[in-house]
Formats: sequence, C-alpha cells, structure tokens
Amino acid sequence: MADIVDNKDRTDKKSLNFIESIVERDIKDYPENKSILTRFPPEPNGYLHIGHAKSICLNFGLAEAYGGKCNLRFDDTNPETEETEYVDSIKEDIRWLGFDWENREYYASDYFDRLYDFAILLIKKGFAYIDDQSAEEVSATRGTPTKPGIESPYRGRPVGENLDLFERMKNGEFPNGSKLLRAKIDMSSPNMWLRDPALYRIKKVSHHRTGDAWCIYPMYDFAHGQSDYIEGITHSICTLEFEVHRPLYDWLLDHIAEGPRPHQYEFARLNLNYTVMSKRRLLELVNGKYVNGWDDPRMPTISAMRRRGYTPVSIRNFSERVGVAKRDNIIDVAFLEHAVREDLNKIAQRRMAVLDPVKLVIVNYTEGKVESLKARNNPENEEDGFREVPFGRELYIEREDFMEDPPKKFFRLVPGGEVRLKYAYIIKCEEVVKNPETGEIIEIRCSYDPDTKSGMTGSQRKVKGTIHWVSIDQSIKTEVRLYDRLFIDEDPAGKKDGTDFKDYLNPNSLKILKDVPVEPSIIGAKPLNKFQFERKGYFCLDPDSSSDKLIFNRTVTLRDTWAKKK
RNA sequence: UGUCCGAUGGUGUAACUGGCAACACGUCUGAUUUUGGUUCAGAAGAGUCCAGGUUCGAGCCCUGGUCGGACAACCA
Repeated sequence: MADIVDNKDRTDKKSLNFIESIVERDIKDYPENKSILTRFPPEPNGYLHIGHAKSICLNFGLAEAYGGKCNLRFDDTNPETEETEYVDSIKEDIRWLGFDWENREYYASDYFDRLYDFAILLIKKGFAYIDDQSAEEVSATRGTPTKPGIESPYRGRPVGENLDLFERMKNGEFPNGSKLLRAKIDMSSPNMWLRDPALYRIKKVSHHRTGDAWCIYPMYDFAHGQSDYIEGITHSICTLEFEVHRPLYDWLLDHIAEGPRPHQYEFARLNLNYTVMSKRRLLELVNGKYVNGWDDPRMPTISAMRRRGYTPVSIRNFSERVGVAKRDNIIDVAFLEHAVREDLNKIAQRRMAVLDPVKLVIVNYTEGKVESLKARNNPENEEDGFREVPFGRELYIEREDFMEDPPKKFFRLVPGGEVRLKYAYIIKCEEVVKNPETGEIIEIRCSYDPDTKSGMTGSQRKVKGTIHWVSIDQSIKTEVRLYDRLFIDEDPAGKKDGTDFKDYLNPNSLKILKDVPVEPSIIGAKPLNKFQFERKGYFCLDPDSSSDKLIFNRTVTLRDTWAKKK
C-alpha cells in the first residue's frame, strides 16, 4: 500500500480529525506495549457500499496509524435478515480494499452465551425485567420525544420471577413476541433509548451460524457494546445516528463491565450525490430489478465499484480525503471520479478503441498492405513499454472526430484539413461519401503523407489535432457498456414532496455498445484488467466476458474540457 | 413544548493552549503535449449562520436566537 498518497505523515504536525485527536489524547496514558483496538462491525444483511468503505478505512486506518489492531465483527443478531452470502461478500470486499483482520474474525453470535449471562447479571441486579406486553403495547406506552412513557405493569416483577421467565424464554416455552426482556431505566427520560429499551426478544428463527440453538436473540444495543467490551475494543466508532444510543451504551457497561471499557464515538456518514446509500434502498433496487444485482456497476457498492474498474487505492485515497467530521455532508461524485482517474492514469495501459465508428479510407495507401506500428503502452510509465498496432488502408475513426461544418476551435478532421492519426501518419481529408437518402456520412476518404510516419522527421510537422483509430481488418469486435449516474437528481432520497427515490432513476444510466472495434492487442485481457481507451476514458474487462466475447465497462471518462465548451 | 448533535468559498475538510482564514475537488486563464488526457504556472471565489458579550485581538470563549440533522422497530 505504499502507493497510497500519504498525506498523513504523523512525524510532522498534520492536522488531525477529531477522532485522531481523541486517540492521540488517549494513547498518552497507555502503557508501552498497549495500543488501540478498533472494530468494523457490519451486519451481514446486505452488501457493503462506499460509505462502509470510509468506515473500514477509518477503523483499519486508525489501527494501522497508531500501531493497534482492528477486528472484523459481524453484528449478526437478527437472523431474519442475515445470510452467509453477505458474510462472504463483506469479507471479500474488505480484503480487496487491502485490509487484514488476521485471525480476528468475530461474530456477535459467538458471544450469545456470554451475552445471555450478562442479561442474567442485569436481572439479578434489578436492572432488567420481563415484560409480557405486546409489541403494540410497548410501543404505545413509550410516549413521544416530548411526552414521557408509561411504566409497564410488569416492571416491578421480582428478580426470581424474571430469572425464571427469562430462562423459559430461552428454552422456547413462549411464542414469538409474547415476552420481552427490557432494561429498567427511566420511562420518562427525554432520551427515547433510555425508556426501558428492549434487550432480548423471542424469535424462533434459525440463525445462519448458530442454527436452532437459540430462540431468543439480543438487540443491537445489548449486543454491540457488550461485544466491544468482550473484545477489549478501545474506540468504538460508529455513525451519527447512534449518538442518542451512547447513554444506553454507557449505562449497560456501567452495570456489566469491570475494568477497562470501550467508548463510543460518532462521525457523520458519507453521502454521495446522484446516488442512494441506504441498504434498504439498495436492496430495493436489486429486488425490483432496477439494476442487475448488487454488483451492477452503477451501484455504489464496493463490489459494483470493483466491477466497474475502481481500484482499492483510489477508494482508500478518496476515503482519506473526504475527512471525518460530525456535520452532514454530500460529497460530489466528481471527487470520487478524480480519485479513480488519478490512479488509473498511472496504471492503466493505453489502447485504441472506436466507440462510434465511421469508415475512413486512405486512398493513396497500398491496398492490402498492413504495417505494424509501435505504440507506447503508458506515457506515465515507460516501463510498460510498447505494443504493435496494425495499420492499413481502411480504418475506423470516431464519428465525432469529423465535422463538415466545424465550430471555430474544432481541431479534429474537417474537409480539406489535416489531422494526425496517433502513432501513424498525418492524413488529409479529400472527400466525404454520404448515403444519398439519409445524408449520413458513410465514408471519409483521405490521403496520407508517407513522410509523416511517427518517429520520422517528417512527423514533426504541426497539425491541429491527433485522433485515434483502429484498422478495420485487424480489429476485434467487443461489447462496451457505458455507465452514467444512476439518478438524475443530486439527492433522490431526500425529497419531501412525496416522490419516491426511484422516480429519479436515470433512464440512460446504461448504454450498451455492440461491435465496438478495438485494436487486436486487447486479446488476452483478463477480467478486471484496466485500460485507457485513448481519448475516451478508462475501461475494465467485465468478468462476464469470454474469450470470444470481450465486454468492457467504462469506469469513467477522461476529463474533457472540449465537451464542456460545447 | 423534549433531548442530543451540527453550522467555515460551489463541494469536502483545516486553522495546535484566542493572533489576522489554509488545503483538496470543482471553475476560469495560460504554457507544454502525437490523448482537447497528464503535467506545469496562475486567477477568481468565504471574512467563518445571526445578534450581543469577554478580550488589545474571536472561526475558536460566553449568552441568546436562527437554520439543518438525529431520536418514538421486539432493525442495525
């Protein structure tokens, strides 16, 4: 990971985000051999997205920076929504991003026995009770943020009875929803989470890891903090919506923990414009077939970004640069795109492909002759060397690279004008052949100057533009998928006018191009290999490709100041 | 009429114990360029939500507002 841009050199006084400041404050008091322990705690009920990537980079990055460790812990306390498929995808994504949790792969479900014991401890201390009210009653008596709740009639149940009932809950004696273990705190607290929150509920559902061993499962609030405590987490970092849970997090630990305890800190989650980030909405897009699965390259999931051609380095750089703070934010996708271009520019080999081809014939070039031209693989990295590109009398060029009536600053091919064919010759447009019926240009006829072959002194001649091309006879036909933003609105999910986020889906977010000619050196490309198609953008070989059908995903276009002028 | 959190160029973050607003993206010039890419040089753009106060001095501290967000699943 040496190629991560290191703008976080701790030897000089770089500015710290507020969490780093907290860590630096805390480690001052640590003994020599001790450091921080963080954790990334995903719930395996969906795929990870770019927002999770930020959290992963934060938690693992903090550990890395301060000589600590970061655990991977699955928060698997709700078997109804959790699946092994998600566990696997999450592990793959974290690994791909370049982080290693070594042997510290934990599950809240590993702690079900201890959590159960903690619950008994709480009951014995008189801090928890079994409530026989229905979910509706519990909800109705909770009050509102401005009105206090009403105490449950079962609140005063004796400890012995609570203990007995809790055990029988565990043994499966009661139906789902008939009983609930609640903390006994304060039904009139202004903090809703302190109004006797649920700790354990009955759910006769088999769990993806513990099977049918349990029919009661701990709630998030009871599982999370206690798991942090069990693992010896020092800094438990989560997003802002858990801020109101912190008093409960601390309350539980107050009554359970002995010795060193974890502390929770909250930061503002990452938001990106022109997309949605909640798992619920992403799941809706997947289930409703608005996209082709979790890894559809238009999705903001890590697996989708991987398939689209993003690199781990680019995502890590991005995550680092967006910063960590507590105020709400919406990051411009352009910022993300800048991060990929920056990395891809350095590592992607260049190839020529013509996305919207028009035939070009070089009238004075010998028929049937094929030359092999040398082309640099990557001007940003000389070690990538050269490849051979076949050149012949009939080529494809980009339709938009020719104009009969060009605007002032157009410096591509025009009637009677000259242009350089990259790596090849300077050509001059002599004639345009059109379909007499439609007026569509079907062929551009040019002459070439044999003295202007790249590398020859004649090639020094100044021409106004250089365009890319592909020799028709030697070209490989491929499929190219052009992606655009999934939504036409910056904040599709933030509407208060009753519209649904799906109302803002971009109907042109995917455009499939068939039979795109690419230079033959593309043969042998492997899934996820990244290329820059000269002047067009960065592309990545889709894993759905086969040896006789290559499919490319456009990761991102090149910066295009010309397109902006138009 | 509750509690908690937040507010700095278009966007995102900085500004160490108060010392005269910085960096990145974006935008706009210009140079270089066999990618209208990259690179390089430069510019514009905020006076820090508002009103008071403390201070020689406030984005940082205090008071009161305003605006935004979170919280009323047996979800996490």
